[in-house]
Amino acid sequence: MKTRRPLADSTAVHDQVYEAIRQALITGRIAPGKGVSLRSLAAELSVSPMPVRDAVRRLVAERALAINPVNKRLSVPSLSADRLEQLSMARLWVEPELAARAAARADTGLVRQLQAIDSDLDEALRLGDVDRYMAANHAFHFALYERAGAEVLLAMAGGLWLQIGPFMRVVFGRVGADVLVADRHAEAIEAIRAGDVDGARRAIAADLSEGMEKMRVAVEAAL
Amino acid sequence: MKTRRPLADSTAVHDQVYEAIRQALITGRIAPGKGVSLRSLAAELSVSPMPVRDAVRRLVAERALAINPVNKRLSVPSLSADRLEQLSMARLWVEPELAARAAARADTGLVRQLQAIDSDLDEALRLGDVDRYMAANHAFHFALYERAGAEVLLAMAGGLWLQIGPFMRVVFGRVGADVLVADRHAEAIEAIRAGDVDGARRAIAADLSEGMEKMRVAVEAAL
DNA sequence: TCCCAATAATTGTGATCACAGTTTTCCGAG
DNA sequence: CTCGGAAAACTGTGATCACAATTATTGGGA
Repeated sequence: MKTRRPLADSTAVHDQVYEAIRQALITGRIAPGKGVSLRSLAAELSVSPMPVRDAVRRLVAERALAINPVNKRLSVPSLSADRLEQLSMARLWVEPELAARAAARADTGLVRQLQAIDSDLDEALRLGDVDRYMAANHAFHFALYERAGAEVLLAMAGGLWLQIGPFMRVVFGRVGADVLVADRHAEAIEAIRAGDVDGARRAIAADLSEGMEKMRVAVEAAL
Repeated sequence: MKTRRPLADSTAVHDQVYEAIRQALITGRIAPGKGVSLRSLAAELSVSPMPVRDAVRRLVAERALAINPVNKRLSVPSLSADRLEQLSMARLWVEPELAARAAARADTGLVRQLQAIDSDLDEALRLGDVDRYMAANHAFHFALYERAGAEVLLAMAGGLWLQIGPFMRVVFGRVGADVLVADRHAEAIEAIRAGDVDGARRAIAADLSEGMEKMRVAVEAAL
């Protein structure tokens, strides 16, 4: 296919490829431990290997993909209890911090936005729609975090979510989405509405802590 | 130049390019805010644009290089007090944690290694050799952190150092290396030798805290 | 001296090919 | 049926070219 992209203001192909692989990783469409290749990904996405190469470099740098140091082949990082523990600790530091900063800068618009996302999340949960639940959960957290105005920390959080993505799918695959009903989102929203910075921090910390604990149990059972 | 790389066990060209640019960034040979280009970097390093492209993708993902979202041009991220504050907070969480974990797994070999690096560091300081000091300082911290056996956290720390690199050069450029004489390395070594995990955490936290405060002052003065 | 248009140089992006190393496939000997 | 080795397919890497877009330069009219 020799079609050329005519304009530059449109998002570059390698960015679309990045997003496609990222989603496939998070939603578990590419299983952890599985090997992938530039050309196979390119064929699957109907693009040339070139933009895939760019996207993959980025994902490797973000540790969402691993590269075998000896034969240089690509694979999805395997899940390990050790990795999960480190990712949990890191999330448990960064994300409550982002939540606290966001709470300090929140307004009624943010509160309404979070409420809307959370009700969408509840509906997805009620319907048992795992994909929609995961999307809504991601949307909730990052709508909040973005308000913190902390670019560096936000990027760290994004990288951690990307690495944790495959773990989440394992949990859902094992126990189903219904186990995750109990979240602390309402608690967080209430704290944000009240301008309670430290309450928002605690609510998000509790939300994460409980979620990660479920993952820990699921992973331990899976290994 | 059409010379082909004959072997695959040797490090790939794009890795060498990555390391070269990384070093140039950390040591401040490429000034913050300055624009760079694939072809100029390639010419400077006497390689084709291709491996540079790979290395740059990686550096952008690690936020050691920035990419203008409108004209897609590359530049070195500018220093800002806000960015420094976030990087400081992140380092102040990750690195003491790594130090603590390393202290729990330390042996006499590590202690000797750290002592050797630290005496090299002191000599560099005495000679006023900034490059050597920075290399030794990096070596000290990461010789310690690697012992933690925490790959995820170690990678986070590495990324943070890369982002903080340009800031360090500003400090040295302004005040000279002699200001940084007072570090907490001896304190940290002693804690590690004694198996005092929390002491190691505190020593590294103090070391970082003092260093970052100096950077903060320097950056504030520079802006 | 100043300013604006036209040209030239430079930029990131994508496609395609070449190459060497590794992995898989496959077929025939035992 | 099993095993081993040769051939084929596939892998990441690097070079080179094309293209559209942006930036720099230059020249001439006011």
